[in-house]
Amino acid sequence: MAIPSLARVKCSDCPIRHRAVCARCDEDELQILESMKSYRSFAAGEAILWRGEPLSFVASLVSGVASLSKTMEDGRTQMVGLLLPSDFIGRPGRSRIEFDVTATTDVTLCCFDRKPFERLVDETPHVAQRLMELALDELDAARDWMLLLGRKSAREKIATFIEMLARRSRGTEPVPDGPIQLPMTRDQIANYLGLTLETVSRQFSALKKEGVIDFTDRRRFEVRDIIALQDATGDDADGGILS
Amino acid sequence: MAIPSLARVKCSDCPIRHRAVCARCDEDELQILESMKSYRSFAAGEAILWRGEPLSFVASLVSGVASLSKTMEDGRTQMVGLLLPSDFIGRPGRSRIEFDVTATTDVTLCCFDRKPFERLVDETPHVAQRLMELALDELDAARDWMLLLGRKSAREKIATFIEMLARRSRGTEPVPDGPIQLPMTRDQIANYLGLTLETVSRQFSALKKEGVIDFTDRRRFEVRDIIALQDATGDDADGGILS
DNA sequence: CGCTCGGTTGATAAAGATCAAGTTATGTGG
DNA sequence: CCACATAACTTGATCTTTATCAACCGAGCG
Repeated sequence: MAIPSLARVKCSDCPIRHRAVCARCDEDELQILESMKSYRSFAAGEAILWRGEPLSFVASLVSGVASLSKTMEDGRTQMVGLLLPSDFIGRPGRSRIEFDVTATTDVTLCCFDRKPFERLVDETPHVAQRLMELALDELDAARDWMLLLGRKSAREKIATFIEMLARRSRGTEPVPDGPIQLPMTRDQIANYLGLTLETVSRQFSALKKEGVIDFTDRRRFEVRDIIALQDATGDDADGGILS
Repeated sequence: MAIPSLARVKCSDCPIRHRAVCARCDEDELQILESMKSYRSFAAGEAILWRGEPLSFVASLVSGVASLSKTMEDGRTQMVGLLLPSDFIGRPGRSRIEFDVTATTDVTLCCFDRKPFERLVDETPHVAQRLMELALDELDAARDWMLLLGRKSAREKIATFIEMLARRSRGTEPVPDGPIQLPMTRDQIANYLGLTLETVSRQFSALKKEGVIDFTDRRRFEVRDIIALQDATGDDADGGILS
C-alpha cells in the first residue's frame, strides 16, 4: 500500500527543483505548489496507477525508478516508458491513463490532487510551458525507442540500453566511473526492449565474454570498453551532437 | 520542389478548422493566424524537412499524408509517426527535429514562420493548450505503436494497421463502407510496422485468401470481415471503450 | 535446510528476413 | 496507340535470429 509520507522537504531544497514541472517557477509560484503537495512512497514492485483507473492525482517522481507498461490479453507486455527523478506522472485534461504505472525500485512521489493542479496549470504559464517541454521530451524518447523496437537486433538493443544507463548515471551516481546499478530484473529489461528474458541474459553474457562490460554482481556492472559498446548500439557515432 | 501555393482558403472555411492547432481559437485569434499563414504543397515522395536541419517554419497538415522517419547508418528505416490532416509539424522552443518529414502522398501544408509563431504561442493560451493536446495525443499514439513494434506478430501488425486505416477513413472517406485507399507503398508500410516488404505482402495475401479483406486494386481494399480483422489485431475486443 | 526467485545455459522450433525469380501496373517515347 | 522500361508487388526457397521449452545454479529467506 502507498504510505503517505509525512516528511516535508522544502521545494527550494528539493533535488528535482530545477528539472521537474516546477523548474520555471519563481518563488511565489513555488509557495503555491508547496502548499498543495504531499509525498507518497511506493515499494519496488508496487502498482502506482492502473490503466483506465480514474486519475485522482498527478505527481513528480522525486526518487527511484518507475515504469509505464501496456499488457495484452494473453500477457505479453511492453514497457512504453521509464520514469526517472523529475519525470511527471499524469496528464492535464485527462482523467485516465492508457497504461499501468509501476514502481520499479522503491519510489517517492511529490503528489498534487488532479483538479486543483489543473486549475493551477491554466493560471500559471510557467507550469504549462514546463509541462509541454516534458511532454515533448517524452515524445522524442518514445520515438527513439520505436526505432530500437522496430529495427534493432537483440545485441543492439542491449548495448543501447546499457549505454543509456551509463550516460544517465554519469550525472546521478556518486562515483562517476564506478559500477552502475541495473534498476530492473532481466524480465523487466526484456519487456522494455521487446525481447525475452533468455535473450537478454545471453546478450549480457556475450558482452561480458567480449570484455565490453563486467558484472560485479548480477545487478551491478562496469563498462570496460565504451567504444565497443557505442559501436554495438548501431547508432551514429556522433549521435546527438547536432542537437 | 515546394511550390508556394497562392490559393487562399479562409480559416473559417478550412477543413481542419476544429481539429488543428487553431481548434480552440476565437474569431480574433483566427484573424491573426490568417494574416501569418501561407500554403505550401509537396508532391508524393518529396522531403518536407530533414533531420537536424534548422527549422524555419512550423505547419498544420491540411491535406494528404506525411510521415516521420528515422534512418540508421546502414539504411534501416523506421517510421515513427504518420501525419494526417490537422496534425502539426514542428515544436515550440526547438529549432531542429530529430527525424525526417516526408510527403507520403501529395500534401498541402498551412505554414507559419517559426519565430512569429512561437511568439504567438506565448501570448495565446488557446494555441498553447491545443498544442499540448496534440502533443499528448501523439504521445499516446507513439506508445500504442511501441506495443505493436515490440510485441505483435507480423499478422497482428498488419491487422492493426488495416483496422486503423479503416476506422480513420470512416470519418474522411466519401463512401463510409466503400473501398479504402492505402496511402503508402508496401515498402513504406514495412517501415511503419517494423517488417520487410515481403512479409507485408505475404500477410496481405493471407488475409485476402481468408476472406478478411479484398483488394479491388493494389492500393485499394475493402474489409469483408471486420470481426475477424479485429480478432487478428491482438487488441482487447473493447479496446478504447473505457477511454 | 530446503524453497523460491532470479538468473544462466543448452537444445530445438518458429517467425520472419534474405535471396531470387517472376508478375502486374504505370508510365514514356516513338 | 503500341512497345518497352521501370517501379511496385507477389511468391517461393532458404537461412538467421530469436522465441520457446527445459534443465540447472546460486543467493536469500522462512
